[in-house]
Amino acid sequence: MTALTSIPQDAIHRGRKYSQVLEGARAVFMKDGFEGASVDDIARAAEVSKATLYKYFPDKRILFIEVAQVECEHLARSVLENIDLSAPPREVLMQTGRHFLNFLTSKIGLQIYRICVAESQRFPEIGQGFFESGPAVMRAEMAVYFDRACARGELEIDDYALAADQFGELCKVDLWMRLLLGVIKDVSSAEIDRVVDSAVETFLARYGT
Amino acid sequence: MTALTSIPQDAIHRGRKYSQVLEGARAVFMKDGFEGASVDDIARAAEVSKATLYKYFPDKRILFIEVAQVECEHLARSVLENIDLSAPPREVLMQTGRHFLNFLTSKIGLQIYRICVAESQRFPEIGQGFFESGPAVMRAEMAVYFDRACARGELEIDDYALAADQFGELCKVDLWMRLLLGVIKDVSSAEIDRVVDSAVETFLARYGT
DNA sequence: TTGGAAGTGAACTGACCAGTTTATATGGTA
DNA sequence: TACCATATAAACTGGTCAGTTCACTTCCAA
Repeated sequence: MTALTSIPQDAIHRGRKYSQVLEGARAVFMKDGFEGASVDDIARAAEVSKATLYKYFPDKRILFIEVAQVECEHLARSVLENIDLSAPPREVLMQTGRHFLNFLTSKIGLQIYRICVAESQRFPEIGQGFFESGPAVMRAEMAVYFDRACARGELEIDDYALAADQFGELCKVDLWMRLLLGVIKDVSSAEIDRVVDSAVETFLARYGT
Repeated sequence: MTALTSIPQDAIHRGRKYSQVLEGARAVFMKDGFEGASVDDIARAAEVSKATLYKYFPDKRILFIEVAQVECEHLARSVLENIDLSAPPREVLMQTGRHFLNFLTSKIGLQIYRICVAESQRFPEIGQGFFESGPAVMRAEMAVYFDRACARGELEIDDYALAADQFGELCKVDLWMRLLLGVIKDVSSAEIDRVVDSAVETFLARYGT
C-alpha cells in the first residue's frame, strides 16, 4: 500500500447514505420503470437529498445499472436454491420449472425484465449484464445437470444449451406474456403447475429415455 | 383476424392524411421508441400539421396502438398467405416457425415488443391491444390448424391453445432474447433454421402421431 | 362561384424533469 | 472546542414535451 494506494471502489462510494440511495432507487425503479422514475422521487424515497444522491451517482443511468446488477445477482441466487439434482428428471424439472416460473412471475422479476428490455437500446451494458447474470446463468446450471443426467442414462440430449433454453421457454408459456403485458395481474400456483406440467411433458417427450 | 379490424374504415376515408400520419408514426416510433418519439417529430415525419394529427389520433398512445396493430396484421397476413395448411405437419410447422421468427427478429418486431412491454405498466391499453392483435391471433390461427390436423390424424393435441403457445415459445429460443437485450445485432437464416428445426422436433416428439 | 370541411403553422399552456448551485446544518474527530 | 467533510432543503437553469387554440389557407363538390 504505497504510492499505488488503490482505494477500494466500495470504500469510496459507500458513504453512510450509499445503500439508502440504492434501496430508494430500487423501490422507485421497480414501481415506475426507468423513464417513469424521477430522481426527485428516488431522493425522497431514499430519504436523502438530491445533492447527496448526485454525489454518489453522477447520472441516473449509472444509478439504474447499479440497482439492476444487485438485483440480478440476488435473483439468480434465489432461483438456484433447494433443488435435488439426483432425483428423477421429471422431479428435477418440475421443481426447477416451478422455481423459475415463480421468479419470472414475481413483481420484481417482471419489472427488471421490462426495464432491461426497454433500456437495452440506449444502454447496451444493461442488456448485456442482464443476459449474463440471468438467462446465461440458468442455461449454464441446467447444462451441468443435463450432463449428469445423460451420464446416468436418464436423459438423451445432444445440445445442452439448446435443450436448456427450450425448457426455459416452455415454462414461460402464456402466463408470463400475459403478466408482462398487464393482461392479467396475478397468477395462481395451480396455473403455474399446469404450465410446468405440460412443459415437462413436452420436454421429456423429446429428451426422455 | 377479427381483433385487427378495430381501425374504423370510415376513419380512413374521413381524411386524406390518415395513412400519412400512421406511416410517419411508424417510422418515428421504430427509431426512437415510445417515450423517445415526440409528437412534433411524428407530425414532421408525416408531413402533416400537429393539429391534423390530433384530429385523427387524440392521444399519442392511441396512435402507437394503431401502428402496432397494423404491423401485427401484416405479420398475420404474411404468415397465412404463404403457408399450405394441408402439407404434412412438419412442413407446416417449419414454415410457420420461420415466418414467425423472421418477424420476431425483425427491427420492427423487436421494437414493437420492446415498447409494448415497457409501456404496459403506465398504459395498460397498450399491452392489452398488443396481446390481442399479436400473441392471441397467433394462438387462434394455430388452433384452427391444429383442429384440422388432429381431424386428419396428423397430430394428437388435447389443449390447442397450450400447444400453440408452446410452439411459439420454442421458436423464441436463444436468438430472440439475445436480440432483445442487444447481445447480438443480427441473426442469420441458418441460425433461424437451427432453432426452428429443433422446435419442430421437440413439438412433434410430444404431439406427433 | 362559393361555402364548408379539412388542413396548416405557429404560438401557447401547463407540466415535468435532469442536473446544479447556494446557503445552511450536522456530526465525528483531533 | 474547533474543524471539515458530509448532508440538507430549496431554489434555479435550461430543456423537453403533450396537447390546445387560433387565425388563416386549400380543396372540393354542389
